[in-house]
Amino acid sequence: MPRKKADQLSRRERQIMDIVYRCERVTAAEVREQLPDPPSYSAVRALLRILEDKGHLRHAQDGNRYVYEPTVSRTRASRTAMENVLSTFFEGSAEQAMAALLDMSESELSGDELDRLAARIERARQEGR
Amino acid sequence: MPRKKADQLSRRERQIMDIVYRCERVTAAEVREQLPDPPSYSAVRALLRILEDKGHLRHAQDGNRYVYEPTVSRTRASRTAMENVLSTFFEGSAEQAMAALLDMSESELSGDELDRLAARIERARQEGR
DNA sequence: TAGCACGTGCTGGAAATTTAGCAGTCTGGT
DNA sequence: ACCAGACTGCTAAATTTCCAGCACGTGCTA
Repeated sequence: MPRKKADQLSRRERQIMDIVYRCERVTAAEVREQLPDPPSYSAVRALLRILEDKGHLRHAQDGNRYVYEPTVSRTRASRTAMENVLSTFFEGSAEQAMAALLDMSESELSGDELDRLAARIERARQEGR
Repeated sequence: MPRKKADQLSRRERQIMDIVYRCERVTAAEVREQLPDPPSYSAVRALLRILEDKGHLRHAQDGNRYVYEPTVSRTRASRTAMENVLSTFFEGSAEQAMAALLDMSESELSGDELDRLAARIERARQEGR
């Protein structure tokens, strides 16, 4: 049982994890810059230490400062996040979610992107036969 | 002042909002049932009252009890949630998100669903010409 | 009417969170 | 050598979140 139930992230902790996933590797200063309504520098560092204790982050020494990274891969975390959205808003249905994505970003998707998506769907059809 | 920046939901508040969106209309008892590690009944009601104060919920009297609903439509909220996931994990790209969705649920998507998605994409192509 | 079940509002305070400040280390410049 | 700046760890305390309990109202039924 590697992890039990320390998955309960507080608000600030979640904000920080989001930033870390967005940037992949960050210093305390960078985190602070991106935090809404940012607290003091040392407050940010305290939070980072807590997140490391809980096992969500690890740090590497870069010169004389720490650079933080998530311990769980971005891919895995994105999957979890996506599943949450699916279960909360789309009855767990990937199809509904994709339809919503198409709707909300129709104007932004280029022809190329649509082509690639169509190809992926076709491939999924083949494989799932 | 309709909205300020009371959008900072605490952990419990967020858990409750997720449940409300999943169910669309709920009583305090139903919320409690679905909360992980559920607190006392009156605690749940207290939280619901706070969420109503903050403007995220409203209630209607149904017989002698309250039934709570979100003030922001599910569609609108899902859009916001999806945008957050996009910006955190997919560089804001809907295409990347859809590709991930396809990957993670390939085995669950039926041929029919894939057909419908392909049709939607085709339609988007036409309209976006 | 009295007792019970189920609902609500409100409140004090425990528990968790978030924060700032202090102390120490290292580096580079004067 | 000494100071300034940037970094770290640690910790006490302010603030927020969270909760249980109490007071009260309503409807039902024995």
